[in-house]
Amino acid sequence: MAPKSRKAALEQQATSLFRDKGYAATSMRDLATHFGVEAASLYSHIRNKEELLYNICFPLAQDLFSGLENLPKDLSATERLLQALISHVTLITRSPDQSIVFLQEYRHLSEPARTEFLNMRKAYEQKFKLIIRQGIRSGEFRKIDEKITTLALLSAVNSTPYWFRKESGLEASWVATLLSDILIHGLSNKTKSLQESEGQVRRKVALRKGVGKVEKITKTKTSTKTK
Amino acid sequence: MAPKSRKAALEQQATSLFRDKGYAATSMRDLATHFGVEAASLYSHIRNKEELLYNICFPLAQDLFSGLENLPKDLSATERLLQALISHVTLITRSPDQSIVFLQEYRHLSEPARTEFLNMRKAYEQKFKLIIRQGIRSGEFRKIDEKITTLALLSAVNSTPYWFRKESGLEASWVATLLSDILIHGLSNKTKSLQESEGQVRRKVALRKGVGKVEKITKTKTSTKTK
DNA sequence: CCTACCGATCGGTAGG
DNA sequence: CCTACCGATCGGTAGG
Repeated sequence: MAPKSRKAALEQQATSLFRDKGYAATSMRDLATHFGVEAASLYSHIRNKEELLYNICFPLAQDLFSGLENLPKDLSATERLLQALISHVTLITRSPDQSIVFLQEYRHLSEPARTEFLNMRKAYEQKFKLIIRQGIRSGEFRKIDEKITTLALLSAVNSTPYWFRKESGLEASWVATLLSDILIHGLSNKTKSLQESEGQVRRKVALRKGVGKVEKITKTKTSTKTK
Repeated sequence: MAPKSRKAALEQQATSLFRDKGYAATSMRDLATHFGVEAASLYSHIRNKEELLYNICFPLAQDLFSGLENLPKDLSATERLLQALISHVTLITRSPDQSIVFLQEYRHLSEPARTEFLNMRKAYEQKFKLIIRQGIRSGEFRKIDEKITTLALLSAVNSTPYWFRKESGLEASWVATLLSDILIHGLSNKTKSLQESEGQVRRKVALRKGVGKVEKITKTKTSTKTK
């Protein structure tokens, strides 16, 4: 809503249609009709159809990448993973439709954009993999398969745009924290030993508070945590 | 390989193309060329393009559904979840391309097939959600959000067709067990209390066996922990 | 942003 | 399984 420019409004409309019907099945006439102009008029704002897809995929890719680069350097793997996931989930839930197009339609980019995109994704996954590795080396994480774990983990958090709605009152950071908690501690209710690892006791208590059903979050929430 | 009928071979070729280019971006002429005939000849095997998509999506949907219905009835939630995930991962890794089309292209089905498909998926997710709920009630699982957990969990396992290759020597049941282990026990290396919950000790030992890196499985692994 | 229009390609049919 | 062909629609351009 409240798009800055006409072009931004057009990209927003394209995002919505690409999300619903897919890039290939969305025609410029579809788009024009929803935008309220004739098909030929679209080309006063854009050069071609693919430019729309490009402008949906790459800014988000860039934002996600930057999000990881801006993480504090002196964290434990557990904390790094949490922060990385919060960054990721915050960004993709901020624009769910854009994220879904980003996740599903990038392959319709022509070369060399497509390869460039895949390289960014690979590098991004690599950063997560390194956090996992760091956690295994430090003894924070068990000796799980790094690659499989990384992909399963990213896949799990990438499901958020499909069900996350801002109107539900959920906060992205809360969702990220909840997912991190599941991924790090598992579903199991086994009693953990009293010896909690370094300095994560406060974090953990806070995590537990945010774990219940949706309706309860406005009460205590996770904000009680850091202070 | 070794397709029973010409029609089956055509569906296999269609699966491969739909997987690589998407349903909408794959033309009947593409398909015909790869299949080695003229476009018009395809219609002696099929009624229309959508029939191909239908025959890719629905049999797999049916198989997945049956997989859950055939689970033994007297299991703990932890065991049920493991069995359900093994069934799921085994089926989708058996035909990775078909699974990817199933996951990504079903939306191009026309009505009423599309709605029928979505209803099956909903019911399928519901069955997983019930296992989670059962686990929470029995105290096996922590009080996590059922819906979010279910979707994140299915999303995590649905990433397998994207990287799983039979030639890698991995076994589907091993992958399923590994993913279950991550989801149930988490990444964390926190020492668990000695009081393991009812009768799962043997299973757990078995799980741990499948946890290390691929090459190292037979050596020591995480099993050093519990004792 | 419009009218008018382009060559290419789409899914599919007729008839053998 | 082929040749021949269909009406519809595609992304995009010319020219105003």
